[in-house]
Formats: sequence, structure tokens, C-alpha cells
Amino acid sequence: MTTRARRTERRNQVLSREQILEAAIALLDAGGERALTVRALSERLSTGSGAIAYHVGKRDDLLDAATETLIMAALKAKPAGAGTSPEDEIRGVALAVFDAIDEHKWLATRLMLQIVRNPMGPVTVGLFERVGGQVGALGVPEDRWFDAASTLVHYILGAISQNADIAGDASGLDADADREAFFGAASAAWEELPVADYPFMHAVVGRIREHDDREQFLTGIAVVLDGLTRLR
Amino acid sequence: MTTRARRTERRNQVLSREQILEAAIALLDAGGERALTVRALSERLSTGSGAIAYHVGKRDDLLDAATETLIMAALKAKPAGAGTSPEDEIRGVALAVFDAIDEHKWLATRLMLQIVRNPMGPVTVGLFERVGGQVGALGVPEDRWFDAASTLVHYILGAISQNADIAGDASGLDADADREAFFGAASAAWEELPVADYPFMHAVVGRIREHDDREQFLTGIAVVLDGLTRLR
DNA sequence: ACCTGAACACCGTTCAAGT
DNA sequence: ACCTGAACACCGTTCAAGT
Repeated sequence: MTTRARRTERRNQVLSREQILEAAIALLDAGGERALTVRALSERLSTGSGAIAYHVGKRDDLLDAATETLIMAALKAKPAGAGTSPEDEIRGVALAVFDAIDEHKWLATRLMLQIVRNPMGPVTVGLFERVGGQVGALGVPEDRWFDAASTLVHYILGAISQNADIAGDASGLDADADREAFFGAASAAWEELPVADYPFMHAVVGRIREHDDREQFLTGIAVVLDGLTRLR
Repeated sequence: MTTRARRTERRNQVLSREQILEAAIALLDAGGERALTVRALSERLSTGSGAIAYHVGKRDDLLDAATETLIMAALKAKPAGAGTSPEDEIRGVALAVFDAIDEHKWLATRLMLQIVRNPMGPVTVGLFERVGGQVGALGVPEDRWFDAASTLVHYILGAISQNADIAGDASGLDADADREAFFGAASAAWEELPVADYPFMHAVVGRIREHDDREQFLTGIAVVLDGLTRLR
């Protein structure tokens, strides 16, 4: 009786939280954030809007959960082969997040939103843990660990937000050829800025055009790591 | 005739772009981003929704314009009294943005959105110009100016996004007493995390609780500035 | 040129009802 | 316990019509 009742109770559970998340990420990857509507999602899963609410709550909760899933996965990956240096470890974490955003452009916006709205939520804590776990090995004394970790984390977050790559919200198509066009248009715009007001931009416009995002990102990390040696 | 015609043409222009921006910022300050609806705005200005579209375009354009206005104002302010050091100048710019967000909580989200979506728009360019204009005086050689400026700018953006302060989207009320409650709840949550998985968080939870956002922000800038000396 | 405001085409969320 | 889907209460945008 009891067994039968249990079986009956669960008879209809054909929908799981994981399934919904997976479908949501697929919609997001294909069409950006505006493609994820409750209607599109319930159609894709052949279910009703209420079923989605039942499993994952509101649309915003769903987006947060998808973001958390992907970022946590990125943080868990790249455990790095044995004898790597703390510097390599930190670069590895930073690039893992960088790459996750590259694969899922919509993530950039959502990651930033989540950090702004919940500055000490699981995503930030996960990042702090992975990065902060290395600062001791860098020679930073324990009473400066938090200073060191937060400088690194903040640099990483800022760099990622600006390198989130063109067309973050749009379709996800093109992207590569886009980049050149984007920088072309942008630098044309900068050159029209009054030189008197923007001497720096005029001085560096060439460098900006040539720079490689990933290389620049690593340069920035190297600068911060150098700065941390002063905390010893 | 011509004069009369001109006067007649402009007879009805009682609405200006500036007025709309001002009203929009007032709504945003009072009730956060969800309080800025086209309907609420047109009611406040005693006009129709079409009039707003005519002057400022879409809601998203309006939000971007409001963000740009406030950030540009922050960047123009604090020109700093005469013989200040480049370090002071950089700190001044960073804190000006920091303070603008403190006064307009909704700005944090919008600033980040704008940077993600338009990484080389006027806001970012303005920030780069103000910060980058100082790196020469720091002794950084010209071929590393862009590296130096972007490291600083990225650190500033990341730190601001995480210190955007609790309840970014909500009403804007409370805020001060909120903070303690927030960190209380957050650190309680961290202490429940498995120590084996989160050794770093457990080690620094006390520091996080005690830390002052502004001080921490300046410490991070000092670290980056130290790192930049290696570029000389 | 500037403004009006009704009409339109969407949203996300809720909830009584079913299994 | 899990799911359905119609109903609801909003949205932002458009556009013919007015001045």
C-alpha cells in the first residue's frame, strides 16, 4: 500500500530542475537573454508555465541558477596538474571564468547582475575561495589575505565585464568578424573626439586596436600579482 | 513670416530631453529601476508615452542616457586642487564613481550593463581618459600606457560592482542598518559551509565582517599602483 | 515640429482545477 | 506531489491623428 502510494505520487514527475536548467541554457545560448521567455521554455519542454514555476520559481531565480551552475562548473574545472605555482592556479581560475563567458555570452550580463545584487552570494564566494586559497602560497601574511584576494577578484571581475565581448545580448551568431568591425567603428569614433579633451585615448588608439583581450587580461593579472609582493 | 513660422513651430515644445532625464533619475532614485516605467514617467511629466519616445527613444536608451549623464558628471567633478600627485588623481576619479553609485544605487547595475553591452562606449572611454591621463606621470612608458590604464580601470570597475551595496534594486530606503544585517546573515551562511571545501572563507570571515569598503577599495588601488611600478 | 493616447503585442506570475 | 493552462495585471512600443 505504502509503496504503491509513493509510486503513484511520483508517477507524473517527468520534469526535473536539471532538465529545466539545461533547456534554459540552450535557449539562452541560441538566442540571448530575450529568448528565454517562460512561454518559449514551457513549449520546448512541452509543459505549462506553472510547472516551471513549481520547480525553479521565478524567471529571475532560473537565470540566477543557470549562472551559478555554469560558473561553479568553471571554477571546479582546471584543477591544474600537480606541481603548479599559485600564480598559475590563479591564472587558471581567471581564464576558466573568462572562457565560460566566451561560450555563453549572456553569462557576462548575468554574472555582473548577480554580483551587484548579491555581492557575497555563492558565485562570489566560490571565486574568492579559489583565488584566496592561493594567496598564502604567494607569501602574503594571513592578516592581508582578504586584501590580496579581493584585489585579485575585483580585477578579474572588472576585466571580464569589459571583455565580455561585443553583442552580449544579441543572437550569439557572428562574433568573430564582428570584433574587427566593432573596433574599427569604435576607433573611428574615438578619433573624432576632440584631441584636447581626450589626449590619452588618441595616444593609445593604435594599441587598443591591436591588443589581444586574453593577453591583456594576463598582463593585468601579472601587474596585480607584482603589486601583492609589497604586502609581504 | 519666417520668424513667426519658427515661433509657431516651437510653440508646443514644453518638454525637453533634460527634463525627461531629470524626472527619470528622480523616479530611479526613489524606487529603483522597476519604478521607472514609461507610464509612471509620462504621468509625472503630464504627457503621453509617445512624447517620451520622441525625445529620448526607447526606455533602454533613456536608462543609458541617465547613466551616462551621472557618470560623466562624476568624472568631471573632482578636478583636484593644483599640485596633486597622479596617485591622488586616480584615487579621486575612482572615489567619484564610487560615490555616484552610493547616491544612486540603481547606477551600479546600469553601469555594469552598459560596460558589458558597450565596452567601449562614452562611459568607459571617459573613465579610461581620466585614469589613463595619469599613468605617464607615474613613470609608465608610453608603450605600456594602455596596459597600465586598463589594469587600473578594470580593478575599479570590479571593485565597484562588488561594493555596489546591498539591495541595489530595491527601494533605496534603509541601507545603513541593512548592511550589518546583511553581513551578519552572510557570514552566518559562510560559517555553515564545509570547512574542508572553503578553508579560505573560514580563515577570513572575521576580516570580511570588519572591513570598510572604502578603505579596502583604496588598498586595492595601492596594490595595483605598486604593481605598475614594475612596468617602468 | 511636437505631442496625444488608444491599440497592440507581448510579458511573468498566479491559482483553481485536475491527476 | 506534480502538472495544466486560462486569467490577470502589468509591460514598452507604435502610430494615426491632432496642433
